[in-house]
Amino acid sequence: MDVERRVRLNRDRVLRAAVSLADEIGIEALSMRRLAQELDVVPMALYKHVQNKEELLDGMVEMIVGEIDPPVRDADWKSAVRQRVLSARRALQRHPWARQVVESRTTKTPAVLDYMDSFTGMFLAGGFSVDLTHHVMHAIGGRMWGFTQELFDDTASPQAEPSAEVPAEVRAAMLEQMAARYPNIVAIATSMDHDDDSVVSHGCDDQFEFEFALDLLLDGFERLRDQGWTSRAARRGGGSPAA
Amino acid sequence: MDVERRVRLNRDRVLRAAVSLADEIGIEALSMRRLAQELDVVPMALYKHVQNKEELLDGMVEMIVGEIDPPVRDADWKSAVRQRVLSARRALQRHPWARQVVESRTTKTPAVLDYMDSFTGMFLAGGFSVDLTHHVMHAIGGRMWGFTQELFDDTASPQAEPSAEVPAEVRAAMLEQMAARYPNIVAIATSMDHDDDSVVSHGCDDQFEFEFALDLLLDGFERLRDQGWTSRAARRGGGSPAA
DNA sequence: ACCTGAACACCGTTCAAGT
DNA sequence: ACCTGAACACCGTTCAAGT
Repeated sequence: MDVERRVRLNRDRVLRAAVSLADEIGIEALSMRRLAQELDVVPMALYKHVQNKEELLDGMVEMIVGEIDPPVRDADWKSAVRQRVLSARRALQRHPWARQVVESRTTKTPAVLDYMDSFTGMFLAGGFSVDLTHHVMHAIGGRMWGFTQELFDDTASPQAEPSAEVPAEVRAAMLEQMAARYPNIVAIATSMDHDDDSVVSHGCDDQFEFEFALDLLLDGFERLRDQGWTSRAARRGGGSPAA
Repeated sequence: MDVERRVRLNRDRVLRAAVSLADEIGIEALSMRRLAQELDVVPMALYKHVQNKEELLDGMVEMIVGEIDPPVRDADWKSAVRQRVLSARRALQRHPWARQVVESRTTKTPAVLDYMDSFTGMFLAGGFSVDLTHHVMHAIGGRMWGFTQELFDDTASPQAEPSAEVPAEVRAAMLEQMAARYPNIVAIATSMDHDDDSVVSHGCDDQFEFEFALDLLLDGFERLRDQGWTSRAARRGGGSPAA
């Protein structure tokens, strides 16, 4: 009966299984018990390799951070930062739950600190003062992980299920009602593809939106650096950073 | 025995109680059962006024959104947006759990849509094209709710408990070790107050950081508007929005 | 050193019943 | 119309025990 001797559990196997199980069944369905079951092991066996569920989640984040490319060599700061952020974005996008989990983590593990430190270093190497780098890091915030704060969450199940049953005329009536109550939202939501060949609309190009905001920030950072911005002067002057 | 007849429950009372209970005990400790207990009622009594816990959370968000001031009248778009965002920030900051809950909501309730619609309207009224407004709304993202993506979460309990027991020399050694491994993080973290009179450091001025990023974006938006930016041209041109 | 089993103190939510 | 009670199918985690 001992023939099919189970492979020994270890931290790496646990984390790897957790990541792919979360990919499969979603993060809210990932429980210690469900994960144990997946590994053909009793729930408490996991606790030898991970102190508790929090540490499991921390470990899952470390796995993902490990997928982010190191900074490219011999590039100016701007394209180095840009490429790194886009690499982080690619890594995080492979796992639909990653964003939520990264944001929920309060303790920073070494792998995360490594990433942040080297990210910070790209600005310092690019001629940014320590002071400006500090504020720039705050401003870029979650974008260093490759995500924007979503306005409407496209990943989750939409408010109402897609067409399917709803007849076209009902949908039109719904849109009209929406447009009456929320004219501005409807205007920008349907703005896309208006002057384009595609007609179906409702496809926000997430990647475009992400790069739009990222480049806006990077350009702003550059301008401040070139102006010799300091927080001291900004505080004295009050108002806008670029003022 | 019926003398102290309980006040009738209603949706508003449930939501109000949920908000202040979350303020007290934290959002992760807020359960339907705990809330029921607070209202001197059996858990299932809540389900007459709220379909399930998700709807309870949606309702809590609506409560908070109700605290945001309407747009100021007779102001240019920039200061109108700015003041509104800062008002949202004040409202959300009254409830430590608000940020997390707002971000987790996937269905938008009417109150939330109202806020987003009127927020969008401030840009349109300010002479922004529908196209640019669309991207601008994405770029401002969570900042319309008054929060930045935090780098280090100051609200949660810090990694190690504050000094308390740790002797000064140990703390110094720890900092040295940190500085050896994460030189850039330590540099920007200790940059503050260097040329200032306060000495204790470690006080990031959250409000300053928030306004720094906000103004950077608002200035960027203005520049694009004045340039007659269109996403069409940007896509054709590739790269940076301000290019 | 690693895994197990039973138990504890919780969850959200159903269903059928009470007033 | 509103509230109750008991039950179901889950959680994360403890403790003491097994190999």
